[in-house]
Amino acid sequence: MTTLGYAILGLLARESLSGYDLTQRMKGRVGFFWSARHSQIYPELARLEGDGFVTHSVVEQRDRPDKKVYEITASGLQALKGWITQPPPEKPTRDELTLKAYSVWLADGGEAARVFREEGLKHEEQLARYEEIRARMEDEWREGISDPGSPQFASYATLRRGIIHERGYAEWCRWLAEAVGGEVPISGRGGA
Amino acid sequence: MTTLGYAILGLLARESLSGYDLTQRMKGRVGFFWSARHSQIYPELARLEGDGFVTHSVVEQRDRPDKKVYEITASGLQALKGWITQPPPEKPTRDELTLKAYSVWLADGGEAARVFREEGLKHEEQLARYEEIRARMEDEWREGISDPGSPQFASYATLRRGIIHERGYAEWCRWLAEAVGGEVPISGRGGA
DNA sequence: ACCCGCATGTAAGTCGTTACATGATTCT
DNA sequence: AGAATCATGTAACGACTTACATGCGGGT
Repeated sequence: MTTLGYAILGLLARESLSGYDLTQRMKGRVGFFWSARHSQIYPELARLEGDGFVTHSVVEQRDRPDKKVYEITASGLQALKGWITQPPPEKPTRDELTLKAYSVWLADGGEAARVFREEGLKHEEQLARYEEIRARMEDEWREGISDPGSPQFASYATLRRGIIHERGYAEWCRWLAEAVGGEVPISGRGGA
Repeated sequence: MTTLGYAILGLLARESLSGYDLTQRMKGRVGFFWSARHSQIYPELARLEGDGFVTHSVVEQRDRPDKKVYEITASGLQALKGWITQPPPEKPTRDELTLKAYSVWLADGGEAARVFREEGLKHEEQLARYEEIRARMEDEWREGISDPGSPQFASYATLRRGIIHERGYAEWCRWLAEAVGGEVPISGRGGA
C-alpha cells in the first residue's frame, strides 16, 4: 500500500468523492500535507478498488458528465486505522531553498537577500491564509476542535502544523535576507 | 541541470572530493538539506563532467583503493552561482506524519498519543544534536559566521534552518500527543 | 464557434530507492 | 579466513510529473 493510497482513504473516510473531487482536494490544498495529480489518482483508485478498500457507483448527472463516486469499505477503513498509529518511515528532508543557502556565500549579497526576502514573503502570505482559516475554524467548529474523535479536530491539527511550518520558514528567510543583504529597498521599482 | 547536480557542485565549491566522500556527506548529514545515495551520485558526476562542470584526477593510494577526486571548474562555479539567486520552483510539501494526523480522529487516542510523542522525541533529539553543533560553530568559527561571504556562514545558515524546523516539529508533536492522548505513562515498560 | 469547467483516463519521462556486482586493503 | 571500510559502478523498480487524449455541457 502506498502513502497516496492512505491519503485517498483519509479523504474518503470523511465523505464519498469522485476522482475529480479527490483531485481538487489534492491540489496543494490547505491543511492537507500531501498532493497528487489526477493522472496518479485515477490509477490508484483502481488499485484500491482491486484490493477491496473502496467501491464505486456511477452517478448520472443531467447538466454535467456522469461521475464515479468512490466510497470507503469496512476493509479500507480498517487498513487506514491500522496505518495511522504506525511510525512513519523517516524520509530525508529535501529543501531546495536551504540547499541554495548552503552555497549562498558564493552569491552577490543583494541578489541573495532579494531571493530570501521574496521567499519569506510567500511564506508569510501562506501563514496569513492559514491564520484566517484557523480563525474561521475556531469560530465555527468550537466543539469539534476540542474533540479528538472528530474530523474537525484532525483538520485543525494539520492546519496547526502548517501554521508552525510557515511561521518558522518565514522567520528563517527574514533572518537570512537580513544577514546577507542588510539594506531593504526604500521603495520598490514597481516589480513584484 | 538537476538539483542533485547543484548539491554536488555546492560541496565541490568548498573542497575537492571523491564520489565516495560525496556519498558520506550526503548521508542525511547535518545542516545539509539534501541527500543522495552513491548509486545516484556516480552517474551524476559523470554527467557533470560531460557538461564540463567538474573534472577528475585519479589519486593513487597505498593503504587504500585508488580514487577519483572531482574538482569544480570555472564553468561549474558559474553555473552554481547563477542557480543560487534563482527563485526555487515551489514543490508540494509531502509529510506522512501530518497526513496521519489528518486521519487521527479514527485512531485510538492512546496509541496515537504514543506515536506522536515518539516522533516528537526524535525531533527533540535531532534538535539537541543541532544545538550542540551550533554551540561548537559559534565557539570555533566566531568570525566566519558573521561573514556572509564565507562557507562557514552558509553552513551556519542551513543549520539554523534545521534548528527552527526541528523546534517547530517537536512543538507540534508534543501538542498533538497531549491533545489526543493526555496521560503520559508514569514509567515505561522497558521498551524504546 | 470557441473556451471553460467537469470528468476520466493513458503514456512517456525523470528522480530516487533498493538491490546487484566487483574489488582492494586492513583488522581481528 | 572472514568481516569491515574504502571505492566505484549498473540494473530494476516505484513514485511522481508532464504531456497526450477524449468527450459532454454551458456560457460568451
